[in-house]
Amino acid sequence: MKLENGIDLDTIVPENELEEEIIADLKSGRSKEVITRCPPEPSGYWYIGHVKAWTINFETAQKFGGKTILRMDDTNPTKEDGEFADSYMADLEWLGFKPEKLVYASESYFDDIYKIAEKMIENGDAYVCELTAEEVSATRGTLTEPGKESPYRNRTPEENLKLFRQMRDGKFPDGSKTLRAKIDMAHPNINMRDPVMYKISRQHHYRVGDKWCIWPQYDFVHPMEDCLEGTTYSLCDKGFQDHRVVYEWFVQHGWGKKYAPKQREFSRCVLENVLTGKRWLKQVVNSGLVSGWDDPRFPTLVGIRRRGYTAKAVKDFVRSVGWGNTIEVTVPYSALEFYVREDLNKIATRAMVVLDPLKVVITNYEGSEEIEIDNNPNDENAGTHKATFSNVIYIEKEDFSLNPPPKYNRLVEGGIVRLKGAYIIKCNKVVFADNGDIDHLECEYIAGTKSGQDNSGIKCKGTIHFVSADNCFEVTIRDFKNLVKEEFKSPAKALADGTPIEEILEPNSMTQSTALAENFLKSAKVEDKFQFMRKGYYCVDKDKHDGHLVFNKTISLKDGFKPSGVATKF
RNA sequence: AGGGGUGUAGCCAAGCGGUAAGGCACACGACUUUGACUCGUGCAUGCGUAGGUUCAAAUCCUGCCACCCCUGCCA
Repeated sequence: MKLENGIDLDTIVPENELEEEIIADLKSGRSKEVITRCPPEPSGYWYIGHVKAWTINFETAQKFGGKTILRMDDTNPTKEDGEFADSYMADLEWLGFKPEKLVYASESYFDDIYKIAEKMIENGDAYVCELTAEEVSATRGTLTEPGKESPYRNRTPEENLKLFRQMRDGKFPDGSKTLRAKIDMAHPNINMRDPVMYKISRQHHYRVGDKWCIWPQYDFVHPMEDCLEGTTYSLCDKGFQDHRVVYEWFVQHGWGKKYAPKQREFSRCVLENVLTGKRWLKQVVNSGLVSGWDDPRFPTLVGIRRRGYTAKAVKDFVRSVGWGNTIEVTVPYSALEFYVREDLNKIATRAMVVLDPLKVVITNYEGSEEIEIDNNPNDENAGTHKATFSNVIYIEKEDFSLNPPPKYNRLVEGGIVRLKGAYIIKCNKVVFADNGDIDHLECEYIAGTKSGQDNSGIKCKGTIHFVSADNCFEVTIRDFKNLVKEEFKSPAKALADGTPIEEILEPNSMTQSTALAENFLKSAKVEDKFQFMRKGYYCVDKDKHDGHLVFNKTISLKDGFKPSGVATKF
């Protein structure tokens, strides 16, 4: 069966129950198309967790040739402000999602929603209640006992309408009255016990200013927004499962048309060892422990982006987690890291950078020569770049050992090692400084072993990276540890149990050092991603440090080196 | 008898009456001019539990158990 937009339904393979339901709805004619919405409340930055919601909403629509509307759910003037809308647009663009349009609920829907409320009053579905917040709470009942009906519940529609209009016109003080839905105070689902539809609150709103002193509440406003903009599937997390009946009640009583959106819920995705919650993150920002909301250690989208994570990696990750059956799913951080490495391996340009240099003098070589390095050995189209080999080079301190552990196949005294892209060298002498540290190594290169033209037949088990003294420059490296200590798998729970936040956070989660990078990296731009061979993935930060380029360590390479036996100090 | 939801490996997760997919993690191997990548192998006689129906049950039925969410004029 073909849809009007050209999508052939019979070729679509459903990946979860929702998609099966959508296909059935489309086939039966209940829905003509798929319209979803992305409804952030503009009150904070987005986290990795949001990506799941947006991916599901955008990609479900995409799959059926439908569209997704970005809707600022700005119905609460006390929490919201304008600074976030721009950041959401940037995040969405980074993620590669294109909303059909951007709407502000406050501007686009409040008038219509007000009219719906009046209509509901006329129909006897809503009433003005004069109970205080405390009284509403006290009469709501408990989990096991029914609530009590409000004494104002049975006013006539005429009275209610008059009062409601007076509420709107600012005739009553804040909190003195509410508009409530007339549902069922004895309903076993507490959300159905006459939920508040409008409250009175004289707050300046960042977009609609002082136009309103009454504000619609979530249970009422959300389904109405969905109806007004034609959403067919309102996909939210399982935290709203208990609100589905309320949603459906309002769709029926407030909207009442046969074209009705459906609310469906997926599970929230939580990562181990990741701190979320605006309140806590804000505290961390204010404490100066991190540089801001876009600190590379932060789980905000702006943070992980600065860290060097890719949108593809994050989306692949949330897709791998799936729709979910439980209210919340907790996934080890390594599950995300897998997708980060997977993507970076494909796209990151290889380069040689020595993080902790040890000087090596090639005693039987003079001058310098060009060598060629693959930009990405796994991608034939990635090309190559030039580096040099010369008589003075630097290797990693850890790539030389006076006292090697078993299976150590890097450089040792009297041993050989291949320099990536260049020659095999042999270590003849270790030169010590006065303090007993190694000052430098004296090595000889073995002629005829140059990369790509080696016919020496020499077998060399190790290959190490290096930079040549005449082809390197200093850069700053920032290395990060997880903000949260390893033992706190669920920082949210620890915090809830009263653990002080200082105890949860890693004290020195960022270290900064200087490294020697091959000159090729001089032209690197902010957000460019590299693999520093044998070390890890790094990306260029927006900061400069002492005039140096700054590289953030995104993630290390996997390290399969496991020396058997006990490794002594090396 | 408040209501709602969920139990499949260390973590996600498919499965919808025909004999337990897949991914992460882990462990070994192979390959390797990145100890990366890639490739191979292993990893639940078992699906919360006890019964029942059936030739056949993770799937159907009954009872029990465990865990999560819900008492904002937040979203």
